[in-house]
Amino acid sequence: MGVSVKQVAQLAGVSVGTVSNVLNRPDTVRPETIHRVHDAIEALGYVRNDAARQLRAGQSNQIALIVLDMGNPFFTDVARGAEDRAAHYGRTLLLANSDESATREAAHLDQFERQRVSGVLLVPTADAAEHVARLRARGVPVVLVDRGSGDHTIASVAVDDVSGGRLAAMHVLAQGRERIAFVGGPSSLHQVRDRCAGARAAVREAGADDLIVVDTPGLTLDAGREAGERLRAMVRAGTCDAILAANDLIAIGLQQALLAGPDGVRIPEDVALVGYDDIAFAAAAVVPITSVRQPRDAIGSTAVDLLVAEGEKSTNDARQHVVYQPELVVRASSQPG
Amino acid sequence: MGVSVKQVAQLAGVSVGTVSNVLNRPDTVRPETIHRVHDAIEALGYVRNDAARQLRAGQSNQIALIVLDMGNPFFTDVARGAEDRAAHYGRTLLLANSDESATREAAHLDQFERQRVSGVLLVPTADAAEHVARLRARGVPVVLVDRGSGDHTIASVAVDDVSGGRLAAMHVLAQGRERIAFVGGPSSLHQVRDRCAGARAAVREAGADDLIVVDTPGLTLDAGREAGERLRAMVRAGTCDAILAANDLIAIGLQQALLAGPDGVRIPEDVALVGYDDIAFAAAAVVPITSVRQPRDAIGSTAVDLLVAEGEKSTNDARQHVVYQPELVVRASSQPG
DNA sequence: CGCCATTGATGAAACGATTCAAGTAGGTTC
DNA sequence: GAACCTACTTGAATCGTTTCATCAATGGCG
Repeated sequence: MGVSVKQVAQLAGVSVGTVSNVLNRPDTVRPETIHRVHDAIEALGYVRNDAARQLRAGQSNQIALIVLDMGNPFFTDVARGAEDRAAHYGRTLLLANSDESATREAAHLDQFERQRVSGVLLVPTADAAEHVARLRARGVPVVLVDRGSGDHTIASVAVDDVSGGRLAAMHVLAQGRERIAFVGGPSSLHQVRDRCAGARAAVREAGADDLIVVDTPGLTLDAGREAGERLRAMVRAGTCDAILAANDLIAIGLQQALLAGPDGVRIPEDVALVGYDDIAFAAAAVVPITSVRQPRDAIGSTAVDLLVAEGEKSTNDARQHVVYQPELVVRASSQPG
Repeated sequence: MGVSVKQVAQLAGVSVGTVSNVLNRPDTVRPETIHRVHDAIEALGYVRNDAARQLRAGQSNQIALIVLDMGNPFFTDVARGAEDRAAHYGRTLLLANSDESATREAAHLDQFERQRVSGVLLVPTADAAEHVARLRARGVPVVLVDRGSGDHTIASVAVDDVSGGRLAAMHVLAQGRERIAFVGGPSSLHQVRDRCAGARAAVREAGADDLIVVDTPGLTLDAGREAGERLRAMVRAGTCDAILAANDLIAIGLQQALLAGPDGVRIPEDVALVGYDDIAFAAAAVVPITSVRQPRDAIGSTAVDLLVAEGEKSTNDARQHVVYQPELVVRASSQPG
């Protein structure tokens, strides 16, 4: 069943070494020989065995990316950026989903380590530190994605989430809104904590009411919808006039719950709504959602760049930390009205 | 850098064969020896090299899944179903995205073939036939996903899209709508063709006006929005009172464009809207969208089941073809009003 | 004509895990 | 005590590719 170089060599009337040369350094082989070998490959339907190649080479040319939620378009966009960039370096991207579970994350990391991937791009769960340390101890390059590492020895690419939270808050404050809620969770996620912290700082500085924090079990549509039920009452009661969501999935869920039913509230008249990530669905909502945009493609591609650079460093060299600044995209959901 | 069985064996004072036995058939090894070997593994931080294992084994335990659009939640849900099922068989799922491009699809297939994956689940592009044939000729099991193969020699799992299109059309016909449009494309995709055919058949049988077909360059939000601009005028002119979208991304884009601006139309009063796939965002739209639900998880998990069964068949055995029936989920966007 | 440089091809060694026939030690039975 | 089991362990062979020192052939040059 398996066609190997040996059979190709035999059919072409050359040695296995020559077949390998044809495949990997054709410039050292006589054109006519190349032709003969290619004919044999064609005739036999030979396909190179990556396992053997990789065994000899010591490591693969694959890069792994583990994200928190494949269902979130934000991460699929990051993945797209990373994949394109990886292809540019002649590498393949392996995509995995941790679903915010440290257990699944660890399982994927183990699998990738056995595969001897040339590096791992990780959007870490809250409890990732230990796994990451173990991985690095074994010499696997790691780049943290969507998270500035406090640890200077780990390369990272992130967006300034504190600044993003601040942007969102300042935008609604500028419209005279003073009863601002922040919705998101779990607070163990750095993204959530930082965005919340930024918003809180802005609110404090403006002297508005304290930030109302609504915790959710995850960053999903459902979680947003559920929180929206509670917040609708507050908006009607006049105790809340602006809502900042930790991401767009939450924001979309919120919007649905806020507008729904006979006691629905108006957006932005009764309450302003600001999301985070600027995924395509945010702009497509019927009340298009103002959102804090992150350079999704750039995050992915830069992560790959850092990883490739990482491969050429020794363990003690300084690591690079790229921090992008987010950008506010204003839409109808918060348009001064 | 690389710790191998050899070093583990040395430290534990046993042979490499014994280390392998500890890893793969612990029941044949004395408990005390097992313990010693595990200690050595721990001490050295040994991680098995999958490339070597796989080289020896002849094939990997990985299953590949290639989807048309990673940005479409429908496919990520299918992937999730497949991944869980694969884990159940002790296999790993490799996820790849063809972006509806036959070229990218072929590149992924080549890569997977070099990796000697144990099988491929493929949501095929329009021009996949040739690549698939080549792959199967080399003995790689293939299961077509989201597409009933006319070819009885290829296993497949699909949803009856003709029936789905019919369901959608009959639903709006039952409300007395008679000027029905179908929006989607490119028509080279079977999903689009079949859904359209089903709708057309239902319209014919009911004696309503001929189905208005609006072609789009892809099944995306943007495409839907663009088509919506055109359709809004028709709705206002009274030449269209129901729209069936080829998938939910299109439907969401449509809804946005239909409702937008001063000359926006009302849903469902002026026009009914029906989507396809029933992704989470469809229910979350502010006018929640009626949609044809496909059993996304089941599609993924069944595909894996078929693939595993495939591995035990000879080339000439009959293939299994699973066809699920879709189900209409009625929401406000088409609620009789 | 003999020597050297160049070009092209060779084949054995290596990568790391698994397998399996063969071996050893210890115990049981008659 | 010889013959036979049982329970473990061993070590060489194997998978398919790449690498590299070595070899053969060719042509140029003095």
